[in-house]
Amino acid sequence: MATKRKAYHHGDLAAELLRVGGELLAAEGPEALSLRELARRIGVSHQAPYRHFFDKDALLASLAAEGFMDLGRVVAKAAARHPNDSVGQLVAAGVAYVEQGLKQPERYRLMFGRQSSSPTPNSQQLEEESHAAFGHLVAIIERGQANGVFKSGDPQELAAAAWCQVHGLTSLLIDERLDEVPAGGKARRQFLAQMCGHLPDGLRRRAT
Amino acid sequence: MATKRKAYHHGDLAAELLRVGGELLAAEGPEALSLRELARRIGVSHQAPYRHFFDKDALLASLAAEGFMDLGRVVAKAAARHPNDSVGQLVAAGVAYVEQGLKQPERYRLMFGRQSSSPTPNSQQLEEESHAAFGHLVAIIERGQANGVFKSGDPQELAAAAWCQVHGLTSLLIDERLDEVPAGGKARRQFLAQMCGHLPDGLRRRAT
DNA sequence: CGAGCCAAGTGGACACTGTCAACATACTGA
DNA sequence: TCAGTATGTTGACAGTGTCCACTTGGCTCG
Repeated sequence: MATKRKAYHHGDLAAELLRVGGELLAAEGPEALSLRELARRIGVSHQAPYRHFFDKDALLASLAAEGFMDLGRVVAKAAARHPNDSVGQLVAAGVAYVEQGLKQPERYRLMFGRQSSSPTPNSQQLEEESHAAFGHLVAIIERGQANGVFKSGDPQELAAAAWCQVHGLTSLLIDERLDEVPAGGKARRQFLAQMCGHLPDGLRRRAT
Repeated sequence: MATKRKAYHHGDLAAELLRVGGELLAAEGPEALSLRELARRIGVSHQAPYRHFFDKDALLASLAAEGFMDLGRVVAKAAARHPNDSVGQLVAAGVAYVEQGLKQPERYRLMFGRQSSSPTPNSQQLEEESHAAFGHLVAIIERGQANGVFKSGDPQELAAAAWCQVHGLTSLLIDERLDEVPAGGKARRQFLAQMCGHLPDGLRRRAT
């Protein structure tokens, strides 16, 4: 996708760079990912990647865009499992979001790390994927407002608030900033559901 | 603080490193901050910093710890302006948190970036400052629970939920991931208050 | 079918980085 | 006064991203 045609000398190096780059990213983190090491692993010269990506930043932007695609897919699928239940959709989407982030922590870090200053085609692709993923969230809010479940207001802003909640949770969990988090699969999911539920439920005590 | 005594050759290089390091951090970001450039600006050799910090990571950890100190101070001061109003405290603390983060975006990025793998005295100091800042938040929640304003539950967990909200908001604003954010001082503060209010107010429509 | 063009890949160089090692200096306390 | 030690310096090394000139190979078109 990053470039065109089929296969010349190597056979779609661009795809290979993204594949092995993803592995290296997961293993070492964005900071430690080196273009030369990447080229070495694939078995090409240290300059070959520059035929397919303008920059190191451009490659990283493409890897980040992949992450946003996955994130959007996972969130949409989770929300689809709760038809006619806007709160359930929002919580399920939140839990799925966090779990996806925790499944690929280094990629998530990359996705929300520094943006490359000069815009390349790859960074533009990143922006598009990011906005698309956010769109799923807005859609959930809008449906909930139409059903009278969520309070009125700019759906973009309410969606932004929800995003802040799950993004904050994801980042803090990845950076191990939150103590006393259950490790196991089921207990953790319950914990995540509770954390994601605080926003729609409200922190304030309601009149009983 | 990082080392001891008064002044030898240079005159408290450790403090100077943190000072100029802070400037360089604000100007260039954590990734671009280079030890050699730092030493060059101060006018010492490229090895001098190693007499005061074990590592580059150790210096960065100290800079991050400073950030957590500032953050804790600002949050506590903001909360103190709203006695006998737990919701007001929480919102004010949140707004102050975000504004402080936006005032020093690069430092905030550093504070929540990758942790250095091997623990140094400086990274331990970072952890302590971070926990202290979080403590202010827990205290607000606990007072609110005692007053019957907040629902019952583990105050640590409720505080964590609030932290997720404001941390997510801060990160997304710093990375310019949220559109349509008012720029001006007063309008922005109002926007922040609204965003920070969604958690205590709840997203769900209440029975009127 | 063959010539030529251009995408794809190579190897060398440069400036820069963090850090190790050996050395020089200046302050301190006995 | 003098040794010890905290502080600072110089040189080196491996590693990085990227510029540059070069080669290679497959496709296109006359």
